[in-house]
Amino acid sequence: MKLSEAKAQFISSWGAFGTHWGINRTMAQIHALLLISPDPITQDDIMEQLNISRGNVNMNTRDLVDWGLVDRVLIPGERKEFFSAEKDIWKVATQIIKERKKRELDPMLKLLGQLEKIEGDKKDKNVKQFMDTVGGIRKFGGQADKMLDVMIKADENWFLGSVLRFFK
Amino acid sequence: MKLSEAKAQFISSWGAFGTHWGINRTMAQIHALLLISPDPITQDDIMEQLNISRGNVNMNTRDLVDWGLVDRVLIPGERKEFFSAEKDIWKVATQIIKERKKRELDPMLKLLGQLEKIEGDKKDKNVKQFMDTVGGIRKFGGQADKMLDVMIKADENWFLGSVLRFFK
DNA sequence: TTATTTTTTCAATAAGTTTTGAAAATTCAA
DNA sequence: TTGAATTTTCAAAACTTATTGAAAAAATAA
Repeated sequence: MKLSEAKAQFISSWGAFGTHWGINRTMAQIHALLLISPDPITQDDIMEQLNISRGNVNMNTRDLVDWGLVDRVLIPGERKEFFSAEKDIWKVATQIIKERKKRELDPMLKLLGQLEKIEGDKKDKNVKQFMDTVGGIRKFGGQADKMLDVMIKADENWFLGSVLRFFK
Repeated sequence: MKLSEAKAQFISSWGAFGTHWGINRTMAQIHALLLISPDPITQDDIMEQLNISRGNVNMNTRDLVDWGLVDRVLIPGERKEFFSAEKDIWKVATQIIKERKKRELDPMLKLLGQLEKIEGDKKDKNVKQFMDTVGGIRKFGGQADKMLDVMIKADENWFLGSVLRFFK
């Protein structure tokens, strides 16, 4: 397989993969392109390589920067702005976990805490099931939350060394 | 807060939450409704409580059954089919992990393995960056894959006891 | 069997999301 | 300053996905 073919496949699959993870196809494709680009590239490079409009590139690179996955890079003597992705996949993963935890898990846990404060007869099986379900999810979510916090703070070697070895 | 209000909030939030996890809103809402229903309920119950069409309920309950999150239950003397959700949140989580691993992670790892077999000069920085990126993702994905396998096989007490304690 | 209830399917439509492209805003060299 | 290069914005259009509802199929009782 040639590099050009492999590149195209990687970009396309990473895009499809992204859609399962709450990231839109184009954003994931731009991310993929940046991950395999040895040097920073411009909006025009991205437009050309992925055949997408300027507006689209602009919006999605902005989102990638917001997610902390991509940096704007200034190259001395160049008028245009360049973009470059974090290449260390461990850092990419922890950054995604951090953002999703903040955007999704934390608000959900907060809501569940409120929902547990319902008034009602605990002998009513509807009330009981509701409280058991919400309580169970909150407890589980709380554990996951703690685990992710430690993971985010950990560095790759410590994590892979100590924890993954635990999983044989 | 009254039960009816809390129920409505729970269903609506679980639906919104689901959309971030590759599950469509309605499917997640039906799942939420089943999670808080102490007894099995019918298609008509779901239609009425969520205000959605029969076809929609039918398709989404089928998907929930395919995901292994919901069971069809036959109640003696009843003509209609009833549905009931697995209530143990640990089982729900491992079931989702299992399915998503099968549907997403495994095919991705397979593809990455193929992409590493590209022909080309490793001194070319484009080739080098491509191989480093793909190799790095594959290695990381492989570790995650192993970890998830162990988690799927583990039972809750073992997992929470041994692993989460590790995370202080 | 036939009639009735229940479930499933799927084409049409609605709703939601992404993309475009041109205009406006910004940046920067001269 | 001015004007060319570059980036940003956003309404309209294109595309994608979800939902409806009525007809067909399947299941069951009589």
